[in-house]
Amino acid sequence: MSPPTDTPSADRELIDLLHRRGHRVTPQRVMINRLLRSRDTHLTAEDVHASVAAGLPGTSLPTVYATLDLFAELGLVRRVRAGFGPALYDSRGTDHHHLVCRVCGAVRDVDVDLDLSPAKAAVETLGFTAERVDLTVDGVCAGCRGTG
Amino acid sequence: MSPPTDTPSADRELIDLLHRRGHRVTPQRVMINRLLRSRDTHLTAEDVHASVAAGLPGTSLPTVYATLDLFAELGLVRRVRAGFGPALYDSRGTDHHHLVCRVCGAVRDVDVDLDLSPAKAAVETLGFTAERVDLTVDGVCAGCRGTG
DNA sequence: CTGGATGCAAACTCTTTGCATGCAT
DNA sequence: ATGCATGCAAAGAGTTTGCATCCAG
Repeated sequence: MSPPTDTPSADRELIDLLHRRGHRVTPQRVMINRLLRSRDTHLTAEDVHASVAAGLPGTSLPTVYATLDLFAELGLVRRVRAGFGPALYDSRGTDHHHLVCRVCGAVRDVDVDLDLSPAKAAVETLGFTAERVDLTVDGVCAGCRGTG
Repeated sequence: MSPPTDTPSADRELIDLLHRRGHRVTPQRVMINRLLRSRDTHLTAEDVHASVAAGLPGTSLPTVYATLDLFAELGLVRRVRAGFGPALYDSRGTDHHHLVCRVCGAVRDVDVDLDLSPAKAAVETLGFTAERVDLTVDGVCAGCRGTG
């Protein structure tokens, strides 16, 4: 049960990035970064808080939010508002899209390869600078299918 | 300044639909439907409440939410969670996508034609029943471009 | 040392719920 | 008459803010 990510290198990358951007390196930031790198699921701020507070007692929820905001700004995570409920934080690897069950709220990744450049192009025509394209498919998952 | 929509026919369609689905026809529902049909922008529940309460005093915000939920279920509106802030209700005409400025939060429509069937297909492979595909482009609008 | 980062509590926004009343059917 | 829909108030979930303290640089 060793962590699936190379912790030291994840730490190093974070530390360099923080220094480069003039931010401080704090235990909370390091721990949150490790957690994000070690899971490939989407996490809520609550999830992050619960996991991090276990190893770093006294870590507060507001700090988790602040850190996740910072990480989003640094491009380390994507904040995804899928369906109802809390926002999800996605430690972004490759670009992928999301699948949301409107019954149980479950969120899954979709790895289909779509050409979204027409959308970006159309958007730039409007004087808009496109930074990110999110595709969300809403529907009903297999498990909730029979439930009604 | 006559309303851009044919009010009587919008009323009729709503009334038929409500009856067909076993729902009651109430003044609130009729008014909210008219409002949605007469505007082509995205409205928040607050917006709807303010406009409807003007013509139908005493209409409450919870009723607006309940009505918008019902309309969403009936396919009359799409609820769009774009960026931060309150949900937007989109009186759906043709399928289109959304553009969100992360600075000012403005939401615009994008009418680009994309082939999203690969996404739907991929999703069905996972046992998921796709009901709707939302594409959101995040970025910075022309107005906020210089601001920083 | 100095100011950015944190913890705690409290505020805030948006949305939903409970319950008595009212009106569409 | 029957019970779905409503209004009001109050609760609830998720997130943000204010301020004193703390620690990374």
